[in-house]
Amino acid sequence: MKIASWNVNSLKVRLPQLTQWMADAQPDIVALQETKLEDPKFPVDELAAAGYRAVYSGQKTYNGVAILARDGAGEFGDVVTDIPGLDDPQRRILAATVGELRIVDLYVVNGKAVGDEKYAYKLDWLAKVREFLARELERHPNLVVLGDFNIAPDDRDVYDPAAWGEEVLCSPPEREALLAITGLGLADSFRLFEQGGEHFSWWDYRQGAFRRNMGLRIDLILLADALRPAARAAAIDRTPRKWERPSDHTPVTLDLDI
DNA sequence: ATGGCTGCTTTGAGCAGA
Repeated sequence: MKIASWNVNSLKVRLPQLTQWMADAQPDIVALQETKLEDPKFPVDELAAAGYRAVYSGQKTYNGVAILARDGAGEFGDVVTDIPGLDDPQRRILAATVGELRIVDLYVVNGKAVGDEKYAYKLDWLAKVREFLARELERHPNLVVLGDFNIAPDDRDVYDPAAWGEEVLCSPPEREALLAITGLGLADSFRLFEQGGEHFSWWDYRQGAFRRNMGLRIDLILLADALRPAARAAAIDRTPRKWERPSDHTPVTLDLDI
């Protein structure tokens, strides 16, 4: 079973790249972020033609999340788009059961800058999500939490830690909020396999950042303790970032022996 | 310090992203 997460930065623009990548990489489950599509405009038919079913929670212009499951990966169940204590019009959360797995897709708030009101919203959002995930884990031990976390877990995940310092995406309160989530028993699966730096999932569109590998690792797949023995490989697939008109993020994947 | 790309928007210059 191969699980993937990709911030596509507009599914309307990136649909051909998504279907191409799925044909090449053959993932069983794909979590998408920044679809930027209202639900009636979600490309259900095109994805069905590619062999995937979908659940989605979108809005116009901003945000938007979706979970795709290959035909045969299991039925969708218990879909959640809103969590207790978070009355939020922004479509950033989508949870669904797929076969034996519980999947939670997150598009974490960017936060703009430390001290900005959006930064306060980010920290509050993360605290509410942590409470939600704690309850999810009680009911669903086979939990996978994945998405665009908009937090670089530590300095290995930053191309120039000195330059980034304690700016947004790297600030101690954000990293502590992420640790509070992983501390529930949700491992950053990439680090089960790779300890080094220079592995990034996002690169700025400007200044040739991708070519120079000036990026951040902010797209994560967190794996519950119960699934850890099944983890076989984690990877960041840089191929789509090399294509014409790419998303600024590239897909991250996890192979599970289930 | 600024803007640098890209996608989006009651089509346009401005916002948001990270």
